[in-house]
Amino acid sequence: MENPSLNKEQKQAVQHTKGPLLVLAGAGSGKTRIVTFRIAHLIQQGVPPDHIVAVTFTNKAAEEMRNRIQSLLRETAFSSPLISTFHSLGARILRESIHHLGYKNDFAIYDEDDANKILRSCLLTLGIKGEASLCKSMKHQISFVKNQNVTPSEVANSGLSFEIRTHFVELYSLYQQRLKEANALDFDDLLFLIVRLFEEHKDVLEHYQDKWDHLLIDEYQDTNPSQYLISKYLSQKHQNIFVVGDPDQSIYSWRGANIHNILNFEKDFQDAQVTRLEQNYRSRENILQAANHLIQNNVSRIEKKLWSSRGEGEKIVLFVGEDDKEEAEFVCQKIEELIHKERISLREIAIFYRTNFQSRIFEDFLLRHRIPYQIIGGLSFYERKEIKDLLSLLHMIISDNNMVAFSRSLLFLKSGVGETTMEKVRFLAREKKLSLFEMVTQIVEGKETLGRMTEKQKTAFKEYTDLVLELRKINQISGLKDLLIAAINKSHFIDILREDKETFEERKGNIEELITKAYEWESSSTHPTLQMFLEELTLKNAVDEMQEKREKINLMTVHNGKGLEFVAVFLVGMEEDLFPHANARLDHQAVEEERRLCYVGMTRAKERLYFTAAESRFIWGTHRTMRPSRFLREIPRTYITKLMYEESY
DNA sequence: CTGTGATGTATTTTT
DNA sequence: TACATCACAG
Repeated sequence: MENPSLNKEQKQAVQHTKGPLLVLAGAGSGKTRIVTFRIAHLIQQGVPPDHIVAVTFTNKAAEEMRNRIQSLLRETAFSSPLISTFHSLGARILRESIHHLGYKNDFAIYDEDDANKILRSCLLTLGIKGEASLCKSMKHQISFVKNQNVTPSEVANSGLSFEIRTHFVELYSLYQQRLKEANALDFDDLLFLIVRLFEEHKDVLEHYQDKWDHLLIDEYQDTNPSQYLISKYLSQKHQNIFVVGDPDQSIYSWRGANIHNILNFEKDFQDAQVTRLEQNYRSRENILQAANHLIQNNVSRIEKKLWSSRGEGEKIVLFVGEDDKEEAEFVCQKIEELIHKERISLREIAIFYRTNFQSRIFEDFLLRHRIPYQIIGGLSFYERKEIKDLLSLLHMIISDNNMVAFSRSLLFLKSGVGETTMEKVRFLAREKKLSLFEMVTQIVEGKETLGRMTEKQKTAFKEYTDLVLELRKINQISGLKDLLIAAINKSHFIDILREDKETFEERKGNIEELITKAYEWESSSTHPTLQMFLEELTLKNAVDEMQEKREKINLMTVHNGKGLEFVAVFLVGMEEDLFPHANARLDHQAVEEERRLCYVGMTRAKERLYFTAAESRFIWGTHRTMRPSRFLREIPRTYITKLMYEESY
């Protein structure tokens, strides 16, 4: 192991081996480093690597950690410890053990989009008109209760008003039932069902407790109740739980994260030790102190004083443009200056915004200035229509009853079967207790019928089943890449894409990229199966896709910036109702979370930090007058230089 | 069943 | 603005 220059507190954390430990790690205090060093230390102490599980927030962080450990322990041959996100860990456990809960092990995982389709069908069945906003808010509520580990029957017994209760329970249980029917899990199920599994099957829990007797969790401040319970159950027997986090960086309460998980750690785990890391190795003193002052405006927090040994550095620059165009122009000019005068490389620069829609204007201006950029997040590659269409066909290879994949594939093939016919198939299949694919097969064989059917529909079904069966055969004998190519050819996918001339080239390019990705995945994986490929695609998020090698500046939401660092950071749109967001206006707790978010954004910067705002902004098709964000006022002027429009050129 | 145009509503944040 | 959904015609 390389000789690490760790400070006293870091050493303490790394060398701790038995029992629960909480590391309160401030921004830039070497959090990830501690986790990796500790894993390496454990292995050197003789803990078998396959007894260790480390949980990170994103797949990207997991991969990074894996690489670091790899290089730390280069000399010694060892199998690698399991490092994954809670959701991936959930998927892994459930693939092995979900049959205890009456589900099938070859389940599919539905992303947000797929799950919404199921929910919409439920709303329709219950005779509620499918307003998009209602569907969205119901999805959010279901997600919320699932993350609190509340089952439909428990909602029924809750103190909610009778009307809400019955309607909500009905929807919630129908939704769960439909998912199960389709042999699919949504994101929340990956945690929710683990909790159920552990609570209802002690022997299964014990199996995993014995298998993994050292548990490490990063970003503990952002765990939700399900994740909390999973951690608690897994570590109950051996008590070797090591958590790292920073309450000031808790930014996911809207997703059910509960800050009390970290605040109550000492109560939850007997004899827990606590170590605080307060030295920041990332940012200049100026940036760090400004961030410290900002976060002190939060009432509910544990006092913590971060300090930096990196010297004072430049002042933070504030620029307020007349409108959003001027703001974007300023950012581009500054970026050019940073590149040419300061020799800062493109990949070391980031633009952070509060909401995704703000990226558009920066794209425009960066393009005009010929500054290469990449957007992290937003609509990810795998959420694109053409990709999801093609993948839905692959899903039918491994699943007979995946409702979303079934309807998606039939629709994009434009076979002549539409929503109405499909609804009939679904209905009849449910009645006859057949899977969707079996149902269609029966229809093709003439054993069942949907009442009066046109010739066109009959041939459509025949062609569809032939296509799927043929692809299933191909899947038996060839690799992923060839399977993909076969699926594209046999479904005349390119011809379908060609119908929309506007988007054809781009979409064709994306399909080609998918083939490349499949090929790369296939060659780097030990036992590549179609199921694993599809699973990884769903669980992989946009940040995971970021390739740091690229010489491009990075655009992302502040949320996506968590865990990253850049030499120069632009925090744009620093205006009331944008940051803090309008929806937080009336809620003190929510404003505090916005402030933490701003704190996270600021502390990503190593050398340079820029705040920008606009006096007027083009939003929802009209010009709106904006006021500067309160966060700007909360930072003492000594840390900030305000640039005027004229001065900035 | 599919394609067209009208109409209305939306932008937090994501595994 | 711009995208998604809906009504209606073919």
